[in-house]
Amino acid sequence: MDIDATRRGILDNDGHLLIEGGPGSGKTTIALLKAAQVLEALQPEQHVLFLSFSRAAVRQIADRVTEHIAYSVRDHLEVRTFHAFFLDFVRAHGSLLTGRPSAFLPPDEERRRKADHDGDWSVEVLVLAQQGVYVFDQLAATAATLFERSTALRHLYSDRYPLIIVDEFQDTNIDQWRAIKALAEQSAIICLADPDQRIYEGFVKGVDDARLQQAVDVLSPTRFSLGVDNHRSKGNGILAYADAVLRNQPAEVPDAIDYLSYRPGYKPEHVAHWAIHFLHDKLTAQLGHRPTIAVLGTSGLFVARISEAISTDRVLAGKTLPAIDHELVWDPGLAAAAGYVVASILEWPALPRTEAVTATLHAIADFYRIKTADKETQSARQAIATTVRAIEALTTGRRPASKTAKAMIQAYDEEIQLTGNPVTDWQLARARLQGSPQLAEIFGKARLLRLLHASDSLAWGLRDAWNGEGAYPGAADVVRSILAEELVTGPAVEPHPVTLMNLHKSKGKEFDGVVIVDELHNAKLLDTSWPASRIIRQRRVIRVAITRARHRVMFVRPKDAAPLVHG
DNA sequence: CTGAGAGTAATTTTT
DNA sequence: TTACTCTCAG
Repeated sequence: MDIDATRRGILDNDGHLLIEGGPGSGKTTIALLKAAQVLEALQPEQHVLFLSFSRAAVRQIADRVTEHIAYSVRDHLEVRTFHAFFLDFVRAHGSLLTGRPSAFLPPDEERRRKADHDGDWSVEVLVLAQQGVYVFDQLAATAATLFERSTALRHLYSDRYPLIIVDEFQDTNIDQWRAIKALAEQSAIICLADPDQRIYEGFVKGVDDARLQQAVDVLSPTRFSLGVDNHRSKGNGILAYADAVLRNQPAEVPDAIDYLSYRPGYKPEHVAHWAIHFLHDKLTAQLGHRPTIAVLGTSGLFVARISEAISTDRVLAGKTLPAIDHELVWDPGLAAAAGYVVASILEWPALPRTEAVTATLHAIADFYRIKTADKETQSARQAIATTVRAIEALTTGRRPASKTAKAMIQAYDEEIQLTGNPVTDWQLARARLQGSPQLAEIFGKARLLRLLHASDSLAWGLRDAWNGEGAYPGAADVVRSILAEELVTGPAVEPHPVTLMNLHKSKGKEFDGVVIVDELHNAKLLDTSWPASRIIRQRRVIRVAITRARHRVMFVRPKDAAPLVHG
């Protein structure tokens, strides 16, 4: 990279810095160069801290460290998520606030407790924190409070981290900002930001469109703008088009962007199946190697539907589309809960009827607890209550009234012949989930597990649990601990050539090609009847999605979808 | 209390 | 298209 006047300024300036720049403008690169420079002058016990939001982002930054940071000082650059940093910090120092050791309540456990809690959960969270038990959302707040109250901690950490780089600064929440502000007394802070990539403001608590201005007011940073430089999709017009979409300005559609509109009667997920093949072939020809492709839709539900559709061969308009091997980035909460239900069925042959069915019903109730904790609905509440009543009936020797419970009893009585092959046994057990709308729903969610990278480790775990006599005793616990482990360590390191996710999750990632799929009912890309504020926010999201692509973008939209650019 | 049927609304996050 | 709420019969 050329070191121009702006970048020279960044390297020559030692105070707080605010570096603004659009997608692919090289914010990370110049930040790493700055880190390299600072690292050379550090004391042996000092480190540079680079904070970002997601593990995926941390991985991408870490991948580029080798390019820019000398081997001898690499150990002194800590690239971490906010959450990991705050978790370690609260574990180490939380007792200063409560007088007792800190404990972390993992998200799945939090969801279950929240569903069973009468009253305001946000109040309960604070009560727990006073006892030294922290839920996920409390980590940053607690860390910020510790930094604000303890001069000693501030000095200790600023001594250790004389330079702190904050990625995606525009999306920091109030607590992350409080912590940064406290450390800024003695550490130099570098904020990397693109105001046009604010996509969480307004619906994520504590994220505020005033954040950049606050940083300017409080830190008085030297400001740099990397402007219109673009190293990701050089010369193909993708960024210019994305900016036109952002501002709703007229624009030529560049060659790098294909537009496919489908007529009523076609399902978007089927057209998407075709589009992925099309883009794959085009990119392969253009690049001369196997490309990476992201398939993006507005909602997780919609993307899951696409995932199902492309998992099987399909004949569309007389042509055969082969199934596409892919990865689905999916919030594992509900899918995992559905997996525990399946696992409980794997235990059946070793258990008497009441015990077996009761355990499965408990797993079903937990599924709806997790569901309602994510999004409070009457029907999920109803399902919990009905299931709990069925469990009571069973344990007191009465006949349960719920269709779900009756179906499970019948399935148990039909007996299940397990073979010892975890993969087929899993499918056998899963196939028992039918006979009521609830079971059908759980079956659908359990199907997603196959695509979560868990299948391999799940199979290994289940193989150990097999008792050689037709059952997997303890399967539920095995599955639970394996999926919990996956949740903490994250998805497989190796990125899949075809990855499906919602638009928001694509932020901070980069692919050769991007397919953006729109549909009419469930998850519209843009709707002119929305309030202006939502349209503006959505345009930012679409811009983020488009600019993930290095080489090609393909839109798949209904024929009468709202145009993305004016005129 | 449970579940079928009709009518209506529809998104998005970090570990 | 799908998921949710509401209403009402059994």
